[in-house]
Amino acid sequence: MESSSENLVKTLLRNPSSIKTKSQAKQLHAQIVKTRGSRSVSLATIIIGIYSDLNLLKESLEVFNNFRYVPTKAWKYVVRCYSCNGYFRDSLACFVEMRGWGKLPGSDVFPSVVRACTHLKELRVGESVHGCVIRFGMESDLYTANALMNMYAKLQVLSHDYHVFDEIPQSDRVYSRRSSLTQDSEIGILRNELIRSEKSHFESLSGRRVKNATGLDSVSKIFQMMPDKDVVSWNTVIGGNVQSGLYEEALERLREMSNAYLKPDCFTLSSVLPVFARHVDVLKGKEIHGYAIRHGFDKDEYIRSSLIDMYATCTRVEDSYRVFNLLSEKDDVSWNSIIAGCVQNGTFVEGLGLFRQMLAANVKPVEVSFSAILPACAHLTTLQLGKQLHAYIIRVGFDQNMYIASSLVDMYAKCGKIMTARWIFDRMEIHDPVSWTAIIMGYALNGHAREATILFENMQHDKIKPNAVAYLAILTACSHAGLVDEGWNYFTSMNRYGVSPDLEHYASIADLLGRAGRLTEAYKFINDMPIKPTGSIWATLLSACRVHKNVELAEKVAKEMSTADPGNMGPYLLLSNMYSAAGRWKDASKLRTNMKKKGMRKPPACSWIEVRNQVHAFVSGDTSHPYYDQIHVALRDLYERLKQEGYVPQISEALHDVDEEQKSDLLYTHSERLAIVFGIISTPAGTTIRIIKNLRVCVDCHTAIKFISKIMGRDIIVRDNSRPFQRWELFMWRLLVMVTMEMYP
DNA sequence: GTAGGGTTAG
Repeated sequence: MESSSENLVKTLLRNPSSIKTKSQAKQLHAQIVKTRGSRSVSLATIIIGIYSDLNLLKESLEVFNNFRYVPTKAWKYVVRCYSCNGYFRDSLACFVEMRGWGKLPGSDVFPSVVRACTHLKELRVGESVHGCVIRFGMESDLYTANALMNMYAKLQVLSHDYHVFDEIPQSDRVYSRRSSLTQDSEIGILRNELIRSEKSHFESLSGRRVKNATGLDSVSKIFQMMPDKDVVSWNTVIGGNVQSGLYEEALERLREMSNAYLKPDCFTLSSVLPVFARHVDVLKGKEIHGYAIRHGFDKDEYIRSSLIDMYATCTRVEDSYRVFNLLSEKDDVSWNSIIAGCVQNGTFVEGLGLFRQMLAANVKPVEVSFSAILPACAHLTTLQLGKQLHAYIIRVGFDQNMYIASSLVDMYAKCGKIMTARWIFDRMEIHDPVSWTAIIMGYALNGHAREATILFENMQHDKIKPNAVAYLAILTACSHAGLVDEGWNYFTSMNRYGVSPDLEHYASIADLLGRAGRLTEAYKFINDMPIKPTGSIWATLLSACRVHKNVELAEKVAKEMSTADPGNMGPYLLLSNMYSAAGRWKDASKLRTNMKKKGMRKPPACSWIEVRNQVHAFVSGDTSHPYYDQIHVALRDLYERLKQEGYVPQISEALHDVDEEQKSDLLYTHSERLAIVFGIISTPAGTTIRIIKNLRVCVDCHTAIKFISKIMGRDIIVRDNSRPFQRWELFMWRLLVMVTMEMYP
């Protein structure tokens, strides 16, 4: 017995890789200690190698700590094991200590050390390690070079993105949010030690500091110098290009890769799929999908979520759904992909439904889930749901996430809660162009142009250059407040900042001039634009003509508009309204007959209201709502009280040439009134009523709502397609009340 | 040693 087990031990020691499990490793270790004691350095080194290969950190460290004099191999095993177990700081510390003992590192330890630097986002330490790699002639090692490319691809892109913090020392930058100060100073010491010992070698050997390189220079340089490249090398360089937005380069590398007779794998495909998504090239995307199916990669969860995203970005949400529904196991990423796909394509209610399904499926929402779903609350003005999400976000500590904070600012602003939006904005640690734009646009939409211009200036003091969207926000602010000169100045200053105005900026200026009643100027401006005017830009001017009752110009503009956009009946509707308002009934009816001949029909007016986490839709004259009878009774009562208060229906803008009685009947079946009355009868007294409507609120509804607000003592906010916010307000803004989230028990 | 999902756009 004794000798046979001794033989086995000998066999195993000659061939340590045959040990496959923890218990086998421990048995062997115990047998050796029993028969030969624990003195032998060479045996201990073999054992630590076995433990480290099995990723057993605790066991490796037990052996490691018993060495009086640690052999080089043992150092390497422990550095690697720390890194593999996610203890990146310890891995680096161990590496520094190993170097301090004069031990020579090799291709067996560099990949783990570089990986540690990548995870710790320590570019400068990584550069020093790179210096060390060059010093020991390891730069042509496949695994080491792959790891280095990965590090530069990830960290150099990062340091470009966050140029805002350039003055802040790097240690603060990387760790300020996540780690304690002690860890910072530890890594600082580590970094200094490494940099002191390796920097000069690195600089002299590589000829220049990699830090000064731009974009993917370092990655390409390493890639070109590699004597052997495998699929991972190609994937890393392709992925790096994609992440830096260099899509053409990524595709070129993909072609080169096939020329080198290397077949794309799961990693390659999920890296290049976003390229076709960004290019909105669904045909190429489908080719990749087909390739994935042929090679059996379509079972891969990374590929699937990339496919969901690709189809959604190409506005093919149905195809996203198809891929999503085929998933047997749906993880948070696939849920987030489909939710984001819906929201980005404007199907907000579906997005919310999927979000609820995700929770019901016990998939925990992560940061991305919230930044994906919050825009849906913003667009639907579902403030209650938005607040519940916000409460949850605060509870789990996601509130300092840039994406989430910006979406919250936008959501509160779109729900008319501009003070809350500001409160969140002011409490953000850092502001980026998006968060600035969200708050500026928030003030613009809520009609506070002055505050918007102040913030626009503050943004520039914060060294953030306004981009096209920021300009759109400030132009919107000016046009809503009638600040013609200011708006014009902002518009002309765009080129100074290297932002070339696009159609939306021109539209904003046309709107600005039109609202201010400078109609002829606006007409000339649109005609002189360097971009071909679209139907929608003419529509802006046309509605200005209506407001300023200029029928002659309106006729001209309507003509231009129907040439630019023949299918659109907007110009006909507006013009016919204007004829009616001017009492030119014949012209109005002629126009309407023309429309009918062309087969044009007005889209149904629709209003939405959120009550107890449910969105209720009302179509003009619609009787299908389950509470329609109650709504109708309440509407009649309300109508009586409105009349007592002095409300007189203003029917001059009504579309139909019918008698007065019929007109007022038509008017009080308008969808927004149905929604408002439903809101009144189904919410407690004093609750703010928030409505969204797909068409413009008519003048009579505007007046009626003012009366309703007064009689019922309610704030009423209506967002329609011409002015996002019109409010009939009785109370001051209330402070944000945190609502406990019903959906998260 | 490699890969997927997120914020602003009257």
